[in-house]
Amino acid sequence: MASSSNSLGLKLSLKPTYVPKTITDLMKDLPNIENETDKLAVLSDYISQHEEELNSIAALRGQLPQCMLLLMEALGTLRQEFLKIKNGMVAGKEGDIDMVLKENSGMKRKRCEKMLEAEQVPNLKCDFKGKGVMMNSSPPHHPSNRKHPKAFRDFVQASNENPNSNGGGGLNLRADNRTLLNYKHKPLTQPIWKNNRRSWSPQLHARFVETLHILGGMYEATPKQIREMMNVDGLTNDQVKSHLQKYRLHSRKQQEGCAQQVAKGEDPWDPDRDGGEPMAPAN
DNA sequence: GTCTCAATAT
DNA sequence: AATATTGAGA
Repeated sequence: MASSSNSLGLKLSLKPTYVPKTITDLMKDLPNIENETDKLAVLSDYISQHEEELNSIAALRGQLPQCMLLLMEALGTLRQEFLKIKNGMVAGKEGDIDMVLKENSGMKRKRCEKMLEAEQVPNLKCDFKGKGVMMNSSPPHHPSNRKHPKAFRDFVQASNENPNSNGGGGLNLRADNRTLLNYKHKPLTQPIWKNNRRSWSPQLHARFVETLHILGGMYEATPKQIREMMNVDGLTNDQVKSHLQKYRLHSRKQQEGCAQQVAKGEDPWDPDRDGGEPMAPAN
């Protein structure tokens, strides 16, 4: 993972454990990602990053024509790959692409709808309807209401500690300003806890999945390791644990479903559709 | 009424 | 750390 792009000092390399790969590296690694949906998630993440960069240097296109060109080329490649995978899935089984899209648009698509009027995540819109926008919004964690006093305390604490930290945690740096600007602030019509509930945006999930793979798969990686490696601001062990639990659960369900009809990866969560590391900790 | 999600309890 | 339970929302 010692990526050469890291030495370029790109601002993309925000976290030591989430080093941007070169396109070549990414393409090489892609097959190692266990299911199509996760591939799409990772790809879309990269696409977003490149779009942001492209946007950033757009002002300098006079001075950096080659940069622009390279970026655009990279974007083209990424998008092509994205479409290829996506279409493959559609071909595989039509009904499921919807799930995929839903998944990647953040499961709470409805919740985003208001924001989506202003949705700017540019070319991905056609693919991931609601992606990206939410990342910058939700503060760290959701105090469940079960224990009101604690919930309240947590909320206050969270507010104090992370006034502007985000649900997408750390990833916010990746969100482009346009998105931020156009993001029509969350109407505070929602219950307060909801605003503080960790939302696993597609990007965050992609990062989670990547980290998972780096750590040897979902049965190898521990929540703590994952959390540390993800290095997302405000992300807690419990949140990772919960997400990991869901991830495993979904995978299992998927596997059982698939065991009968040996079909292709259909579940957005399915982590072991193609030879990744199945249930057994192959390592 | 059922399902999913994320938090929390065990 | 793994699993079960809870409570909210769709």
